[in-house]
Amino acid sequence: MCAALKLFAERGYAGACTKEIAHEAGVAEVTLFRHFVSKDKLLEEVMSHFTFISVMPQLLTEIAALPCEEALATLAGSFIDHLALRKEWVKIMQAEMQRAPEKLFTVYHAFLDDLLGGFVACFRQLQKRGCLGDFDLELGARMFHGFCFSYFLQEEIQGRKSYKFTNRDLVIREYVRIFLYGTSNRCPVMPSTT
Amino acid sequence: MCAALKLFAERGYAGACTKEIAHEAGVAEVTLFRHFVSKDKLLEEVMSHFTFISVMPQLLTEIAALPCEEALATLAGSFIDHLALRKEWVKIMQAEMQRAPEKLFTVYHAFLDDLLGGFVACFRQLQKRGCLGDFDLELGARMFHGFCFSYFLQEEIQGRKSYKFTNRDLVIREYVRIFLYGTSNRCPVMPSTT
DNA sequence: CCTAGTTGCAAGTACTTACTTGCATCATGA
DNA sequence: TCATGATGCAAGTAAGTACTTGCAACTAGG
Repeated sequence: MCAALKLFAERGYAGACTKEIAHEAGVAEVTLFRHFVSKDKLLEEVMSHFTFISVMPQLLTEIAALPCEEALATLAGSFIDHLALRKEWVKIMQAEMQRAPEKLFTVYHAFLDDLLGGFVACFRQLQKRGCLGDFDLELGARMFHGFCFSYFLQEEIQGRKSYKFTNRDLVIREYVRIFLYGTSNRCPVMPSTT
Repeated sequence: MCAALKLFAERGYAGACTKEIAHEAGVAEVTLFRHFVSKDKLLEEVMSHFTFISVMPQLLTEIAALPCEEALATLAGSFIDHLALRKEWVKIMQAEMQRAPEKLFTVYHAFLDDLLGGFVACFRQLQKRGCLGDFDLELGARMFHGFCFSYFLQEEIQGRKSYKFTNRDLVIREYVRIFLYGTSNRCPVMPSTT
């Protein structure tokens, strides 16, 4: 299944052939077909086997003691780490979600729902502690997810190298700061005031 | 070339076959090979034919007269519109960038560089007018690009439907507001002050 | 030792794929 | 009118694809 994950990610579902997957796994092609009836089933099994498990509950307790900015930075960092560990899974999802059986589609959307729900829960916790402004949590979660995911995409998948700042923590820290300031409703809109 | 663009986007490079592309275009398969020597060359030609052209210069003049928040919202909106118009191109890029000839890779990165440069120029213009805070412009551009692109991905490509807010302008407006507040360095960090 | 289950090997099937070739058809422009 | 170039059709090639089958070798448990 690791071999399949790797090759599906590298060449796409249509581009990866069963012969090569079997070779990568160090078994005969026929063995592969005896275990996973067909290539389709193989993809399905691989993608559900390596599915994300929700780390949100654990994260919520983890950040409970941290100051707000640290908490958000930890949240973003953990999310990106998590994605990076499941790089291949994400890659396959991105590429095959729409042409593959609807199963993948729903799996991915369930994952996203869970994730955004977790972000919202995090924000709510911080709001209760009084260190996060009053804003629409769903919209905030979408934006938060947006710049984190996009950062991951560029760094881990598209291999962008031409940036001034390459230190991940620094970049995340800055994003989080902007997000935190931006959602704090005590900010004046225009610098003209005062 | 439109037919090829469409089918490559729908089924991926490996998944789209020349026979079908020709049929979609309403010509014989042999005609296709007489025009574009091989399938590889066809992909290359398609991707360079539909390349983005930089709209930044035009945008810069367009937003010159707008108040800051409007300007950023227009910038984000135009960017997302632009992506939506080239949906298929982006899809193919995302999927094929890494396995396709290095040409695609460099084309895409050049596009990103140009885009981020445009964002930076926009921000600088707004800074000169004194309505945008003092922050690292490259980092800001990366973040701005991040949440815009991610919004586009989810709306146009992944087909997310389960959100509370579906009005694009409203969402963008909120993102932009958070970004604008967040980068305004006159904001107090913690609500505790004052 | 014997049986059952797992694996590999070799060969093969039926189909698809990118790409080619030869020939006939047709429109255009000189 | 004639030549040129683009097109379609039909057939074919060579390779690759997912997937199957039969048989022999091996391993592990009773």
